[in-house]
Amino acid sequence: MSGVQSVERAFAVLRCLSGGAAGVTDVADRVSLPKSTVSRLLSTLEDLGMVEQIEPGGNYRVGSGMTEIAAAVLPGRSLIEAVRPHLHDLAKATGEAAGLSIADGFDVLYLDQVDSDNQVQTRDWTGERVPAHTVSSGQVLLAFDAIDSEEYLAQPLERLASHTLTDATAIRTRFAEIVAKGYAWAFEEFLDGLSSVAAPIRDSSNRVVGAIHAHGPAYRFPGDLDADEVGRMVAATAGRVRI
Amino acid sequence: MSGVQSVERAFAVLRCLSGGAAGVTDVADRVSLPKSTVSRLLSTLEDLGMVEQIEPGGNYRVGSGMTEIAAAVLPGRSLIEAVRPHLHDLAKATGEAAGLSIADGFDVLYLDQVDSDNQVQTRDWTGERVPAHTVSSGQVLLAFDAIDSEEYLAQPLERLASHTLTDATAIRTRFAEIVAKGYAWAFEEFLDGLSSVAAPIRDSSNRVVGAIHAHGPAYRFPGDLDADEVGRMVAATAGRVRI
DNA sequence: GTACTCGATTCCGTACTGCGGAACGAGTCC
DNA sequence: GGACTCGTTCCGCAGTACGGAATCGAGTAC
Repeated sequence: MSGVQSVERAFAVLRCLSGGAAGVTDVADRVSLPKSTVSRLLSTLEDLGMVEQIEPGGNYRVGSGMTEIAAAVLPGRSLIEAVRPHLHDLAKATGEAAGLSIADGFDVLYLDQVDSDNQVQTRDWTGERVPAHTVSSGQVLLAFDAIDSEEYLAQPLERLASHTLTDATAIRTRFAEIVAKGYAWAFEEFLDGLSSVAAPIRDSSNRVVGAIHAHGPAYRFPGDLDADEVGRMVAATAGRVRI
Repeated sequence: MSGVQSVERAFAVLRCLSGGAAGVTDVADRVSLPKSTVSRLLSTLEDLGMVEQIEPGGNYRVGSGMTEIAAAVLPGRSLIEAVRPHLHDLAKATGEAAGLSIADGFDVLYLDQVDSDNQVQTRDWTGERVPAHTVSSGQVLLAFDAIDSEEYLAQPLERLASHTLTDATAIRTRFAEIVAKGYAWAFEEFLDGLSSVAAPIRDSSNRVVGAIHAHGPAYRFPGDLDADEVGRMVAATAGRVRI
């Protein structure tokens, strides 16, 4: 590597701890460094608040200093705050649950969900990660480059439901359509019996930072509604989001 | 400093960027280091995904690598995930909105909210911070030591609504009662016309990590319901949470 | 169109920072 | 009581990180 070795090592240690608390010897084994090196790095990270020792002479874990810095980019809190009223609007307009998600590697991570007034509900996916190609939000994030689509399509794609698209060429064609229309529909591609429609959310630099979607049981969503009209509604709601 | 200089400098740069995107010269000025040093550190941080350059040759900002590591300690996601079904139960049982919050310094931070089926709704406080003494969740967090109550009561207390308690002695008496009963009611103490009841959520070490509450307009909540019975219901729901 | 300014990047000689093996202390186990 | 493990500390040394200087590119002013 051509970077600053100590900084690279410090982050190797931090990444190790992000998987769970561990001791010096344990971390040293996992990052293939001598214990004294790891101990010195941990001591520095502890002084900076980036790690904390759970008890003297024992295990270390990631500290609040990391969250303080990460808060600058955390899409979670402020994004959820900004978007939630729009999810309420969307749930009311469609009569189905509405949700917010962001890219998380090659997955879509569900950050928030507002339920509809409907008595028959789908489950709440907040906190879940799903492969991007299987849901409308993921397709939106791929089509609008919030997830690198070529890199994504280079891997084998998993079929999760009866209508999951797994052919890269067909998916690319679909992406062009999604970009043109400004929204994506997924009909029983993630789960049999579930449909969803999503549109991208942009920040003040016009960068796509997430997607909102509405989802419901396939038998009633979109049901009698015109799919394109619903899609435009979701895109319009997404367009009203200000971050 | 006795730590690893390069690591200390790298985090000085990161802290600088957590206040907003900046260029090499700007960061160098703020952290009092030569531009070549800052440039090299930024290059390493960029390789690690901890910062990203907004455009080539331009400003840097904190990258998603930080959030990946910080996710290990964020109380938000997994807690929200674990608690949300219980909020649904609580909203259904009380007919009012239910929410989840944690301590954030001397404030209560609302992490999640599930609305009721009621046509007349209160607003959604997700993402908001409020002074602990003014809401039932905060009183619970103070009474059960998730917030240091003596430290808290040493400061002047703000009156936000007509019934906000601001006398430290009266508040201490109330804490004893909250501990004994296992829940707290707040009647128009945060906002006139709003009542809420909260109970503590504990982790597997029996430590209080947050609170759940139900809240509604004072004219109908608790309304005809017995306040103590509702309180016990909230405490029971909180007791069913497993983290 | 040219000159100037400014910011980011690259280069390179050097010194001092970070390294890692060894030793030590504390705790645990048999 | 001895063996083992883990975290911490020490210290001689080598090579990594440093920072000043130079370079390059973009933007602006005249």
